[in-house]
Amino acid sequence: MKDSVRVRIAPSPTGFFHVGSARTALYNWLFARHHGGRFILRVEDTDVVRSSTEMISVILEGLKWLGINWDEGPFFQSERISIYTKYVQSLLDKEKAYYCYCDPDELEREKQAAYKRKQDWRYDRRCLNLTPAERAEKEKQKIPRVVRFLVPDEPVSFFDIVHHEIKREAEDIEDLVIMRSNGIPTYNLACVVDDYEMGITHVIRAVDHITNTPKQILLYQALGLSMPEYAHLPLILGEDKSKLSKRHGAASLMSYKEKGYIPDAVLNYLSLLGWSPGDDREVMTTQDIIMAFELDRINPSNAVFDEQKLEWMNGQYIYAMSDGELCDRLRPFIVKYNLLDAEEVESKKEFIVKVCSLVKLRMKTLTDFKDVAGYFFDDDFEYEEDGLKKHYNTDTVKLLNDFLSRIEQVEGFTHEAIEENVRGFAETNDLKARQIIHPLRFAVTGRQGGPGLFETMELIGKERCLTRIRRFIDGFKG
RNA sequence: GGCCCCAUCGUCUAGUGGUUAGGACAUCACUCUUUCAAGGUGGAGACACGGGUUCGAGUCCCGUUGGGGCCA
Repeated sequence: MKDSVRVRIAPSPTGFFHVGSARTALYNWLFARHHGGRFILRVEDTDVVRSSTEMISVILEGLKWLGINWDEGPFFQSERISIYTKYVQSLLDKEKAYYCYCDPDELEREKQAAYKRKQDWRYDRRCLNLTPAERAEKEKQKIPRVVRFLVPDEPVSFFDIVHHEIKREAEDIEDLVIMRSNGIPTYNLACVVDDYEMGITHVIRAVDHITNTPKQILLYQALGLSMPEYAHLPLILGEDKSKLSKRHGAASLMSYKEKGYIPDAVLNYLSLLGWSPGDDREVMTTQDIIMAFELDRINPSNAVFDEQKLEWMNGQYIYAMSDGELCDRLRPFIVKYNLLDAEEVESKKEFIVKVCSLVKLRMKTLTDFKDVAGYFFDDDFEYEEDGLKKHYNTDTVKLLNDFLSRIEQVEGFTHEAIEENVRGFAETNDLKARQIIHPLRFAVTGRQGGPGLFETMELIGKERCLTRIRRFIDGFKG
């Protein structure tokens, strides 16, 4: 079995790629890669109104960003309608399905009315028991008809790898529509046919589909097809513990790309949402995750998406990255924030790499770069409010003015030389080093915190540092 | 309304009948440092409740409560 694993994801194009879908894709992919199997991509686009090539490309883009590659597909359900029709016909032929002429709007009204009265509602098979004459009349009137599956009168049970034994009584399953009046199959039918035809061995999907599974199993049986194994994944929840959705604002995978997350970190975090390797490892390479991944280690309970932890993990990835790689990943953000234009990003690469080495430890996301390193690029930075209160006074300005004449003389503006001068200045003026360091940092960067001051000044360069100190002093006079 | 799923620190989780209930994020304190951050050390923090089964239950069973999901 091991080398013949075939799994799939079957997203429906909704205009964005949900992190829940991404997690489902990831688990399928991890399972396939762990077992050396095949991972198949199938697009459930039969709901034609909503689909567009653009929406589909969003999915492909999301998978590619995470580094989840697929072995087969994408296949499109919309191109396979004739296949489904064939299966539906075979059910009709075997009298395991029947035409239903009921008005869907009317049925919907009945159902809503029942729910309002706090009653259950299920289709009552009124069209199953139509006399031939009644049927002929409906046909003659060309009333739209759907095909309903005739649910057998026996309980269904199956084994779920995550949830174990699951049972459902026949009376709790209504005769589901398997083909709409427009000839488009419904989800359950298309899913069964595709999974069978594509040789899917394991259906790994979110638990909100678990109620569909008994229906699908009945379809497999009626069609006489072999069944896959099932594993239903817990849901990803928002802060409020309801299923993560658009209104949570953080449900789109690609929003994390925009927010400066590293795909490997997101993959790592997502892999841990509902699964764990069984030991204390958390920051893991994708390769390690693949090796450790097992379906029976999936936790059945739903998980709240914790962006703080994701942020922490992303910081770990950024810190572990080489300065050069970080610089490469930062490129679009540097341009976006107008720190440099696209050409300068290339010509000043060496400089950026050095900045990276200084600020890397202070970044959780790539977007933090603007905040944490902006002053290396922008001479016209704003001063921090609190720092201004602390340092913008006669004493400090005088101190900096005194220091200015000393630092102007420095030959070879290296961090060693700067440090020597700063400390020497402090000593001759009977000051603690920090009494000059803090104001100096503030004048040069506008910040109260940051990387080592001497390295920072060296990188900014003598002329720019002097200009900044003068600007600070002159601003006070003016 | 019916059916289904779930239940260990605030959050993610380990635990598979005998543990001082472990780790991570977040949080607090201390430490390191020119500062911020990172790091280090330490603290606080959980088995929803009630019944069984058992010598013994976070772990097995039942119920309650709570949360979640599905119903072309």
